[in-house]
Amino acid sequence: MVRPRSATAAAPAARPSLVDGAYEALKDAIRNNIFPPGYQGSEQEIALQLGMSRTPVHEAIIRLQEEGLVRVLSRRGVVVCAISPEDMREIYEVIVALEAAAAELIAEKPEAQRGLVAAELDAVNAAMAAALARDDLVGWAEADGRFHQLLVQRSGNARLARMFATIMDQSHRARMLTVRLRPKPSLSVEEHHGIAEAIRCGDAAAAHHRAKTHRVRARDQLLPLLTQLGMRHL
Amino acid sequence: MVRPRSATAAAPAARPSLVDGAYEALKDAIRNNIFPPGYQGSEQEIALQLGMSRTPVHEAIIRLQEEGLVRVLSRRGVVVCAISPEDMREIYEVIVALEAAAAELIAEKPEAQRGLVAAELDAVNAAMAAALARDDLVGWAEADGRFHQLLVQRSGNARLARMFATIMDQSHRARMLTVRLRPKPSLSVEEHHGIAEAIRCGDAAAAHHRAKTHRVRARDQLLPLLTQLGMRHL
DNA sequence: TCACGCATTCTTCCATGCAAGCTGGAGTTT
DNA sequence: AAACTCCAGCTTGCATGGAAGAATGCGTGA
Repeated sequence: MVRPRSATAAAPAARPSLVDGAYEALKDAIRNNIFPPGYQGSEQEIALQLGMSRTPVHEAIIRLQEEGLVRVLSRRGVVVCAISPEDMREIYEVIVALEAAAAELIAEKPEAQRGLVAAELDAVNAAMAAALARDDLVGWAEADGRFHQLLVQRSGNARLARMFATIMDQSHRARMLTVRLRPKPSLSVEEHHGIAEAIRCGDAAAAHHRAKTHRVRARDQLLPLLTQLGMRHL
Repeated sequence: MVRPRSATAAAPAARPSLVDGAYEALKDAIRNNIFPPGYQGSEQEIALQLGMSRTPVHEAIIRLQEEGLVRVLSRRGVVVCAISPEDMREIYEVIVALEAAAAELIAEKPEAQRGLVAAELDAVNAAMAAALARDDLVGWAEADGRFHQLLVQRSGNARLARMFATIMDQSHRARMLTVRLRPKPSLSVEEHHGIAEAIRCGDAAAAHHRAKTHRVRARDQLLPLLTQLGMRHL
């Protein structure tokens, strides 16, 4: 039955389903290390824990597998993916590419829009600086995350933003693990400001370059920590 | 039950399942316009056509929805996503970002690896030039696709390659539609060679720039064609 | 003591049944 | 004639049962 429809129209506020609930709950459990990497469980067991039948759990796990968070071994259970330093290298390469592109895209927008976004970024950056000033590392990490999320969300590219969110989900555990270990990220405030400033000026090349070098520096701080922390543990 | 396992180990050659079959069949049908954009059907109907029950079809559709090829409207059927020029802009922005990053990554590898990849790229490029010389547009498109696929696959980043494949799946129909309409892509051979050359020399910045401008040029040829062809039809 | 074979058990995979929701049209009213 | 209500049919959401495969542990043999 062919009946054309507007397929690009916005979703009509999908009602919550058990699948969505299971998906969110599982993702949260993985992000917060309630299901640590390497954890292996059965759908039945998870379904029981969530108070639903196996079906919605199974479908949620398909989505999580598609995003690279878990892997289902045929007839042997589902296992939470571990992240090796090698994985982390891949993840950072993708982050660098997407975020630099996002910064560039924003810098190419008309001045009015650029200025608005730059102001938003500066505001988040100020909150980050404040958290850093009072040695609130968790607050810093939260504001830092908001800054980078804002950067890709204001790029005007929903696909790019979605891909970014997916890859950030994959790396969330590693970031949380190392946030207390690495040296105080005092340079980040400055670098963020540089990105916002390049955007304000409409200098796309500079925005790209600064976003890139900022992430590369962060990666170069984080990767050695992970390697010396034990190869494949997170 | 917590029983740690090697979660990063390679997949043990998963046996084909009905879900995989349905997934591939549906993706193929969408790519080849057997299910045109806007097509709306029921899972039951598709299941009957594929000779299986609704369950594997339902799960395959979840995967396709995750990749942005279809959208399931709750209790109203599943509809094949149309691609607007606006979508195409987003898609090309992502392609540019990923492919430029891939070229850059390859150019940063040791000389031996770089040379090998450059040779592979040149070989595909030669095939492309040959197809162009005999006015074989379909052959050209096929070789062109291989070139770009090779570029991201040799980046050494599986996540990047997977994201690229996903976004290329989304844009496949539009490319096939316009391949006969746009002017003869004679510049592409030259530009591909430039990319391979920059990789051979290990000039990461040049590789990035050339890969980027190549795709931007292609986009600037394609987008106007799509807009004048009718807004939301593909 | 060690190795091998077998059966039990646990797991996903897939089919199917039931329920709830959306759509479209018939029938009625104004 | 227009609009409104209600019902029938079709759709997915979810639960559950049966089947097949994989791993584990036990028993048996040397």
